[in-house]
Amino acid sequence: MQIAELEHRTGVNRHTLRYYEKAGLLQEVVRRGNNYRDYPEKAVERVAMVRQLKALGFSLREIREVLDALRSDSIDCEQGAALMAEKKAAVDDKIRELKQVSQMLGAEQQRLEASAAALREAGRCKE
Amino acid sequence: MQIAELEHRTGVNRHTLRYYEKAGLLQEVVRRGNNYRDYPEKAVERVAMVRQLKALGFSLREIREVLDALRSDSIDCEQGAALMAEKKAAVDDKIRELKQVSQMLGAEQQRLEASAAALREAGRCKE
DNA sequence: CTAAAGGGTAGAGTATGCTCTAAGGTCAAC
DNA sequence: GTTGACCTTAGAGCATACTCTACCCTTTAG
Repeated sequence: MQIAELEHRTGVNRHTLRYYEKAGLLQEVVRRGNNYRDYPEKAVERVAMVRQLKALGFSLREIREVLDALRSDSIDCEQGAALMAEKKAAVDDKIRELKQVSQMLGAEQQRLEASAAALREAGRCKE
Repeated sequence: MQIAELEHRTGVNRHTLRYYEKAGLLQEVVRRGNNYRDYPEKAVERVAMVRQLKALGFSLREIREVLDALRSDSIDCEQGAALMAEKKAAVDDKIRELKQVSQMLGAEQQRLEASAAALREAGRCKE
């Protein structure tokens, strides 16, 4: 497919798609005779994955490392497995920390709700 | 305490500390007669929190919103509670997505480990 | 054949979040 | 009173990740 279709199907700006390609995130792009890019179906999924990982706080560099290992045709298996383990550990750490933040936010929410209820007729917050 | 001590105790560059203050992340800083900043003990904890949230993928803008609500002396209680609920929901979404990523990485790790084991004497990966 | 739509590259511009430099004021010790 | 270690501000510089502009080529429809 051409870049306009990939842009439309992923919602990602064509300039950004070319930028991702330069950054090594989309390696399966071929050129046709007219020098136009020709993306395979898989590219839609791959771009979606890049965007998801990005939203979760990974840098493009980290995303490329993971994608490279997932392709796993140039890298050594044990090395790839180790990288996956390392990235998984980082993700699991992040999950643990986020759970703490979630708990903290929940507690704060309840505190504020209690204050709000207690002051429902008194007026403003600030006990 | 002076900026050097806060810098030392948090490990955060003094330029960054001043940058955070300008960005509204440290509002409890007072000035002494000589115009030097005077940070309260609490600042150490607050800076740590900023760094933690940052590492988890929050922008400084988002962090400020949460910290502002936590201070909760200018904001309405119900409004604050709603903001907390909203941020908590976002964090919980992030946790769910990260769990999926963790699972995916774990599966890939196992696949690569299996390949590595199968080929322990055959030589390189790439079945 | 030509106009419009789509593609290509190079490179400039923007936002965020630092990080550092320059120029200068303050303070404690000698 | 001067040295050196501290502090101040303003603003430059840098990395990342886009986002857009300028300019030119290709394809398709009339």
